[in-house]
Amino acid sequence: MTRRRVGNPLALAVLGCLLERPMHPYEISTTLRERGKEQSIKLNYGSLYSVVDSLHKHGLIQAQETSRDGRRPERTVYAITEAGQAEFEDWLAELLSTPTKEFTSLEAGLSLMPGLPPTQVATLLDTRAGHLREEIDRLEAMHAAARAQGLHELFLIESVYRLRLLSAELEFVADLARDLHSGSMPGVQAWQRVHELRSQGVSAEEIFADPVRHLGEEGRALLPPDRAN
Amino acid sequence: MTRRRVGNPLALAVLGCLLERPMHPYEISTTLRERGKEQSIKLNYGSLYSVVDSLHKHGLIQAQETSRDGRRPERTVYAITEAGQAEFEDWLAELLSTPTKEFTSLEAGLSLMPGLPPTQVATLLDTRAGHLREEIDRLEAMHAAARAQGLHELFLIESVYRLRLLSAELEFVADLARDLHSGSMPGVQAWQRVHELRSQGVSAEEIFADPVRHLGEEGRALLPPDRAN
DNA sequence: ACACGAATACTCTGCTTCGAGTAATCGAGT
DNA sequence: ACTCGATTACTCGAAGCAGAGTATTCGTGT
Repeated sequence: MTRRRVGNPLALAVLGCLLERPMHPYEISTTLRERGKEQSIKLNYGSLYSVVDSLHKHGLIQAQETSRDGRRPERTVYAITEAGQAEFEDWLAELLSTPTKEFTSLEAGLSLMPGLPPTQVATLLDTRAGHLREEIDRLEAMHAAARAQGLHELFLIESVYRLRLLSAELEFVADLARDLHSGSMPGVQAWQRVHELRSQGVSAEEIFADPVRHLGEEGRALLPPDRAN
Repeated sequence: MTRRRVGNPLALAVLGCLLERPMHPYEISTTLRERGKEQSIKLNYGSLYSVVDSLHKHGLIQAQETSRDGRRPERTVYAITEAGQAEFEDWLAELLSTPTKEFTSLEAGLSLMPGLPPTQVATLLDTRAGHLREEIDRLEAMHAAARAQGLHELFLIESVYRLRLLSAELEFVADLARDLHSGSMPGVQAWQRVHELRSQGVSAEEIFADPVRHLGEEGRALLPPDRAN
């Protein structure tokens, strides 16, 4: 598979617009904005113009006319090419059919969470849960309003998807916060203890050199597998 | 709030490593890899070294010693500074407590999905559902193996989170595929019709100029709100 | 004894991305 | 008539990021 010539999903949105009719870049940006696509696809001017250049360079779109109105900056109108149509269909199909690993910031945070004491993490997650509830309420209100206007589900589909993900995240975060607060989760005691020792000036190296001595039996889990007798 | 001096989450992972003890960049990379952090935080050499430079420039880490072994490239060992520790804690707290909008590729795909005919989209989503099931099975098997080794939940937490998100995605995708296949969803008929007309050479502009004529009553939903009598 | 692949430890270059900046015109009010 | 903010339409430069490339040494087998 030849790697996609232009990588930014914004390029796909550009092709999608030009499928309807030729436009100039600024018009594309306002069209995407009007239709609420900027909720789903990151749009900023810098990227837009460089993405358009790149599509042009690769023959996926072609310049139709450049006109200038008075002394205003000139506008170049682009049309999609056949290659561009093929690319659009192929790319969109791939996007829909093939999951790709995406790195979320919560996943990053979770993987480094031992860097803060468990009680603090629990509180931070409570805060997050609150934010998530607000966002979920906002989206649900929006959907209710849209449906009341007679707009059907299909036009909200990206947003419905987002709502599902947010709900899953909320459930996970609330559960984890609860388990951390209760202190009943295996390993949390040792984790807490590490932070107490460190705040007393014991270095991380020292603790990990002999975790069982510093942390008790729970520390055994911190030993590398080959030393875990 | 002064925007974060270094943005890449990899920088946070670097600070997290140096919190334990001073290391040189390559050692940081292998440490992260060993601990499976590269599953949660994108790691590549180019970024690593530029991120380390940037942390250094901003006084969050400091060079301790540069040694060269024979004729090998010299290694610079870095230690975290107090500013770096503060940044680590603050940043990690923010990551855990504050959801940020993230643009996923499926969301992009969904928002442009009218660009393909509904039956094709349904099939593509079936394919995605298959991939998702495989990935979910892989993760579940991994978790079972890890638990059998006596490793507790906390060490798998990022992965448990991922599993929850994947399950939510699968549920959504499978539901949507079903609804599209059945053709019972409001709007799908019109969507299908648009693609039939277009394959007969009718332009998108023409269809959208008078959707009710081309698509029947279902087309009314495509009119801009001000013209929707 | 030495050959060859894996591991060590970066460096370099070119593309992308971001966000601020620019500069003209339009429209609504005073 | 004029001013002031919004809209139109890009441009620019600095920074970030990806990934291939490079050079050395270690280890393992034959």
